[in-house]
Amino acid sequence: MADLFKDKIFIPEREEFRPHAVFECGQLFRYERNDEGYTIFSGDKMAKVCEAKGGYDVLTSDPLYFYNYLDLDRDYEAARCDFSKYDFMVDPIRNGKGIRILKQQHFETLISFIISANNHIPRIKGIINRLCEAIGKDMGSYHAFPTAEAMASENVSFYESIGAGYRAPYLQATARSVVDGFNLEAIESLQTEELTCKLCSLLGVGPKVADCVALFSYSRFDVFPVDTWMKKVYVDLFNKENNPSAMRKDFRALFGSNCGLAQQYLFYNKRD
DNA sequence: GCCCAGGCACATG
DNA sequence: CATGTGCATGGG
Repeated sequence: MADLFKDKIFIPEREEFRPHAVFECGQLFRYERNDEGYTIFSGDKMAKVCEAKGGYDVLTSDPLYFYNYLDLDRDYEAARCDFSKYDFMVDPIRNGKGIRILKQQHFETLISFIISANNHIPRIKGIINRLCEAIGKDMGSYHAFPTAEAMASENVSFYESIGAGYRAPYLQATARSVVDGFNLEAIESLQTEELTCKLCSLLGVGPKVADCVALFSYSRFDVFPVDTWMKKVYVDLFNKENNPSAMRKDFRALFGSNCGLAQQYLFYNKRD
């Protein structure tokens, strides 16, 4: 188990935790890689993750927040269930060892994955960075992710100006919905199916984006986000094409209630 | 230049 | 319910 201190967390080597696998597996878009390790941002908070003797240090003014954020309480070996009974999972699990599913803030995750639709990861990062720089609170050395209020008060042309393209109206409308009472905290109590269904009522949120938000922000491991990469995996596996909902169903049947974690190993492995 | 990206909204059978 | 189409942008 990781150790909590006043200004840092120490994660011993025996824990399944590998910065590259956690931060560069497509769940997080606000991070920087540098000589010391990674600097990561969540909401208005920041942490530095660097190698230390016998493990990793997470340097931050809010260790409790990042202990939860990094999902350090979960036993990932147990969470993997019996995935390795499938030959095609052996390599993805080995390559992806050290992956953890982050508990990101709801609004930030929602907006980030609306931006992610039909987009490249480097571009997604760029749009989100410009968004934060423009209207996120100045925290000194960085900018916070903007609040729903700040986003709702911008017009569509602002979102076009930061490169959001045709997603510009979705961002404006969804921020507006949140300000007008779509309660991202209250839906925490919903069952996964109802949760994703509710999220899909927001403009710019379809099944895939809803699954990503459910997985990366609400810790719902029983979803399986189907993107272009999972389509490739599906074709390799079943030797046929299919529609996204059928693929989601088939993958769910393969992996069971923690299928979202299996998806992350496959995604990380496919994209590496 | 071309292809494509962690898809979605919307229109039509 | 299912399938088809347009979509802004820029990294590789």
